[in-house]
Amino acid sequence: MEKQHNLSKNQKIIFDLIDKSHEPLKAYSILFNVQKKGINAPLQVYRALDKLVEIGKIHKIESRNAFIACQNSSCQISKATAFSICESCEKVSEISNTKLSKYLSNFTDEAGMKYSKYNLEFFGLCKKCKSKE
Amino acid sequence: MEKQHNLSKNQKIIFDLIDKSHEPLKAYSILFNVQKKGINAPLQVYRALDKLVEIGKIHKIESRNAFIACQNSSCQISKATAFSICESCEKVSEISNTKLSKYLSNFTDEAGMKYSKYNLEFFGLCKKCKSKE
DNA sequence: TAACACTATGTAATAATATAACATTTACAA
DNA sequence: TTGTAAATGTTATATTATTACATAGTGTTA
Repeated sequence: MEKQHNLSKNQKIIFDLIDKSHEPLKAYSILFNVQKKGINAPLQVYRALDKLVEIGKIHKIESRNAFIACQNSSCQISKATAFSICESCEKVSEISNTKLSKYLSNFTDEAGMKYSKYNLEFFGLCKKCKSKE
Repeated sequence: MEKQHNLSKNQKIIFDLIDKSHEPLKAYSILFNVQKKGINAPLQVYRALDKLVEIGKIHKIESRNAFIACQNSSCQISKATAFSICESCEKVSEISNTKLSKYLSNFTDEAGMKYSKYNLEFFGLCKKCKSKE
């Protein structure tokens, strides 16, 4: 059984916003959207984001400085993440592919090191944008 | 034969600095270090960095907002990159592993899409830091 | 060479992203 | 009920990156 994380007030407000969004959200866009709920300062947003990332409820898309809700119930806390990013429309999807995650978790580098944590971002055109070319 | 990119003055200054460094450099740390060479403004640094990334002479470590020289002559322009990052000492190494790059280049997602570009960052402890635990 | 396009440079201002420091409050287990 | 960790609130500031505009160099080709 996964550990239950009871989100605090600010964490819940911010998670709900990200979870409802169909695109990655940036910190200051989140801030703008939650000001009516009493969250006024960047730090309040960043603190909630940090916690939500830590417990695996959201992921940061590093190349975009943006955050999306985890679409994969099994990656709570895992921090082994993979995404596809459309370079045209900026659509981002989380990839949950057992073979890929096994391959990467078992990958051993030249020095014989293994890494349980990783972040992989694929770039290309999504189906929709490809067909428009 | 690869296309020869003759670096411009600023590009060369900034590439040389990054290439000589044994750790990833951040843009403003680069700026500080090249001010004696007449590069005074952030934009001059960022423009050179953009170009150097574009032609594959350096890579951006997205999770660290820092730049390292390409350690792999074959990834000119390729933008299919993999790194290991030590979470303790912050040492970063570029991984050039043919099997890994083939695996990722051939990876097909649920929608049947392939991606020629990707960035993979592995996180863990380097050998040195692991032995100190 | 002149005209052109393209790349690079210089400079100032500002936007966007993220953290430091400090005071206070809440949740909850011992 | 008291101790402690987590969360909150607030102000200020640090860090990372881009916009806008003017100028200069490089290479091509008419």
